[in-house]
Amino acid sequence: MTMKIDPRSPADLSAQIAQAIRDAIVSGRLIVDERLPSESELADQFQVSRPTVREALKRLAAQSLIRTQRGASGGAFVNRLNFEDAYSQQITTSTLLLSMNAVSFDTACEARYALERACASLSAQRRTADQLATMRAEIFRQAQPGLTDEAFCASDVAFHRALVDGAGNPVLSYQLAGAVEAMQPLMNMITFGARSREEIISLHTDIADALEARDAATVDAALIKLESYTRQLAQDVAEQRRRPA
Amino acid sequence: MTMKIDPRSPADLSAQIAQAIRDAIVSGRLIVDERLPSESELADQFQVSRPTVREALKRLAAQSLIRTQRGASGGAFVNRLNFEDAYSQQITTSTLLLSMNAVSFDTACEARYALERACASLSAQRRTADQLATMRAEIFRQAQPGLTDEAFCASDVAFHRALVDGAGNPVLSYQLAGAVEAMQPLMNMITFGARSREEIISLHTDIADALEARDAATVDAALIKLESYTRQLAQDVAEQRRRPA
DNA sequence: GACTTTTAAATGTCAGACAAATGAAAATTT
DNA sequence: AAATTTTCATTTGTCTGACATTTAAAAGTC
Repeated sequence: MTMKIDPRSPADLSAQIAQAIRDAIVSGRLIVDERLPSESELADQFQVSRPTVREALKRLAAQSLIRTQRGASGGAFVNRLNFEDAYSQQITTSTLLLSMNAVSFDTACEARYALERACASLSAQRRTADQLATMRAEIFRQAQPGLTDEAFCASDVAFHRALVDGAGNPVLSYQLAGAVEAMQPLMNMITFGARSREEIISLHTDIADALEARDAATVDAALIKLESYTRQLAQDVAEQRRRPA
Repeated sequence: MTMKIDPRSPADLSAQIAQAIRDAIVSGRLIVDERLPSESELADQFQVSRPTVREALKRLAAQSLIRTQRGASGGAFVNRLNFEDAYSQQITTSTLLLSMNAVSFDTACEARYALERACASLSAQRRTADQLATMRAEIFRQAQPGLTDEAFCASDVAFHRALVDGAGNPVLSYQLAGAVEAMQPLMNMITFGARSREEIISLHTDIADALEARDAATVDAALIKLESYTRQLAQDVAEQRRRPA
């Protein structure tokens, strides 16, 4: 592993070193579980001090590209990026992206349901009995009186998560996790009254029934209804805020 | 901003500090463009040394959560996460996720086209003349003889990117960027002969024509054909490798 | 041979220093 | 007085050297 950095570049040395190692990982020159040279060795190779190397390694650790282990046979190892780590990173990124860029509820909602509908027909073909049971259980929870809005939303996420997982495609699940979970803060702005909860639960039941019957078209129709109902609810909230009682 | 960390925790101090600040940003206690205390002040607050604080800040910088500036009125500032930064992060993550976890071509391909089809009907409604022109231009490029496989793939990505952007929903574009671009290394394994290029270009033309006519159903049908054709090509490559000529 | 102790190697953390950039204040010149 | 230059304090970037902690392997002991 012989990589060069430019000490005259305006960029931080640690950023350059991190990029050099990142490139090596992405391109496959460094493979999973391979051990990087020790911090001292890297410092020698890049002609920088150990703290600078450490800052570079922390950058990579923040992206789950490497993991470190202390001790005699320790060091920094190329990390196998698993779906779980990728999920949580994507959720953080998506959440911030939505909250910091004033993405409208409609835009986020449209994206979410467009993606979810993409999974629905696959889910109708492949959903397991377990996944269907999860959805039924979440519907049951949603019907409990005294549920807080947050808990209702969380259950909603779990329901839709099971729907997406039903497609049996981990790449789809990964992509969708970000979209669905990142919307939760936006969804939490909505107050779900008893009447609207009833309506949502009814549509969820339609979806579960259609999935049980492996009827993709009906799932799709229910999702469309759910989307427009959700957007309607958000609009009502926005209007109430504009002219309060 | 008073945050606490646990010096007895097994986790690195810099990781704990990074998480504390990350939480403050995600929860909104630190807002965009707000300046963090200086490294020395943070070191005092968290009762750690400056190098440790710096490692924490580099972790956050790697996620584009903060930016730093040198000089008298410099410091670390909460960064407004923009779509571009989020794109590139997601592409890195998705690419590694696919390459490191032996995701099959079929799985990735299915995910990609499912998501893309989700955009297609919106794109048929909303695509601009510019986006249509981009697609036509990429089709023209794809028809050039002497184009390398890599260049053909890159043009393919640009074509599909324009299709996705046609939906006019930045959240969708962001989500799809990862899925489409991450597949490029996998797609590059395929050798595109003259005959298969012709077929793909023909389907691309069908898609562009249908988008021009704002005919969502025909776009969807062409995408389905394109997916099955792409998977067929990959299967042929795999078979040729199994029993070479 | 099984167990304990020692040791070496690696990361984690700290302290203090200097370099470089940068904006603001002060001094100087016009 | 206005404009320019100089000085200066602040902050991040980098370096050196040291010590603490963890860990696995080697050495020693029963």
